[in-house]
Amino acid sequence: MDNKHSLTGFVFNRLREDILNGKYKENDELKEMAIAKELNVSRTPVREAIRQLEFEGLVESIPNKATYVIGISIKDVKDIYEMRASLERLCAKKAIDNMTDDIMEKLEEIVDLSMFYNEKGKYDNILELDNRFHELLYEAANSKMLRHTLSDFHHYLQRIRHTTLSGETRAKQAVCEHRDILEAIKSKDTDRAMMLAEQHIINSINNIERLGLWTGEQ
Amino acid sequence: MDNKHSLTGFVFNRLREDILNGKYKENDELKEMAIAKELNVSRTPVREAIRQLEFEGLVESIPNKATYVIGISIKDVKDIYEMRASLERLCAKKAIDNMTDDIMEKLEEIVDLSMFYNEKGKYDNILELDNRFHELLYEAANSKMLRHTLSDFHHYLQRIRHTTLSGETRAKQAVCEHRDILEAIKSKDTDRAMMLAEQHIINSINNIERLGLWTGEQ
DNA sequence: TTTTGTAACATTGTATACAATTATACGTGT
DNA sequence: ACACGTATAATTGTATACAATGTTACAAAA
Repeated sequence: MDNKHSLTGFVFNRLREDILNGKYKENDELKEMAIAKELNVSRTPVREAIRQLEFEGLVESIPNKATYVIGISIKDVKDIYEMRASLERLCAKKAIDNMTDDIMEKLEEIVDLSMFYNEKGKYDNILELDNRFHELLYEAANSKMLRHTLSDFHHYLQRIRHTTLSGETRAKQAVCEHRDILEAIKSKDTDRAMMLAEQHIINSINNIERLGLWTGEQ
Repeated sequence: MDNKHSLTGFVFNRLREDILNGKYKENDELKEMAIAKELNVSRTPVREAIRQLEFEGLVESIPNKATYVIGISIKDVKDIYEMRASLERLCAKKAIDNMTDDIMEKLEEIVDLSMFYNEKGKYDNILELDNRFHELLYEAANSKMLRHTLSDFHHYLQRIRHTTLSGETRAKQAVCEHRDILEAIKSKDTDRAMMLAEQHIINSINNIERLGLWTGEQ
């Protein structure tokens, strides 16, 4: 997804950013020529980028007419979190079934490091480690499709996660939850691991909701 | 997704079909010009279609070089079924929380009709009703994102589902499971509905596996 | 005033032309 | 025979030109 076809990727990332950031709001009309001029490219890469955004569901194209921003509402974000919670639950189970020594070592290392940074208050590092913890779980689950889907969700949610995980209390709690999940996986307690993994994400939702980060919007 | 931008949609559907059908096999190289000639279009719609396939994960493009078919392995299909099981579980819960009288009526109608066709042995109708039953559950869940994701999965799986559901025993069993799920939803027994919805999909996997439909492939 | 038809314009859809990059073939030197 | 470099071809990336479709403005008729 990362800037592969140079201009198409560039335009895609830029448009996606602008939609998620709210520069283009719901029902806004995306005109190929205007975007092409703004980004100093031709219509071709713009069209290709729009086709991808359409596929992702961020815009809707009406043939021969225009393409409109669908956008992503607060409710959508919550819904994605819910889906992610369900899939992380599945992921925990599959991680137990397919765990390798190598990945288990890395996971333990990450949790240890997280606890360390946690005490030092280095929350930037914790966000990075949080990402790696989950990515490793996806890898452990050994399912390309699961990984693909969860990564998609991740992209949607990253922006919000940054603002939330930087909250001290949530970071501390998240790290502990990672530790507990890993513990359950290590002892092959599938039910517990599933429950904890699901709850871990639900707690994120609740945390965001409690902070009122998205009250009043949309 | 259905043939919107006329040529791009046409090429997209055709390529997707050909990949899923096995005309293009794993690691095959897709050349834009060859495809364009074969389908009597220019490279532009071909490129747009390829960008979408890439996004969907069916092909991988290496810039300035070529795009290769990733394809979908038997393991991928199983993995998607697992994910679908998890999300149908979530869907059942959300359906209970957001059910409307209107949708509940339609669901009951579908189950009744299914039972009827089941006795008559009209399995084509049952496949159609099976689709509508699940689509209605997605609608009841009232989550655009969930619906979008489950529909994506559905597309991947539709080909296999056709061969499986046409088996008499599985059709009969599936209809009964739909009835039980609906029962649980109606009585707002969330845990039971979730369990049944998840198990319903897992049973599909097991059924396919038992039939040996994909032994020996890939 | 409202409606309707038409012409000009704007926008998207498609094809083609050109640029950039990569693969291939071939010849040369060792 | 083998390695290497260069030229040629093949393929993708991008821009532009043209066609098809839809929108808008405005005038004429009811």
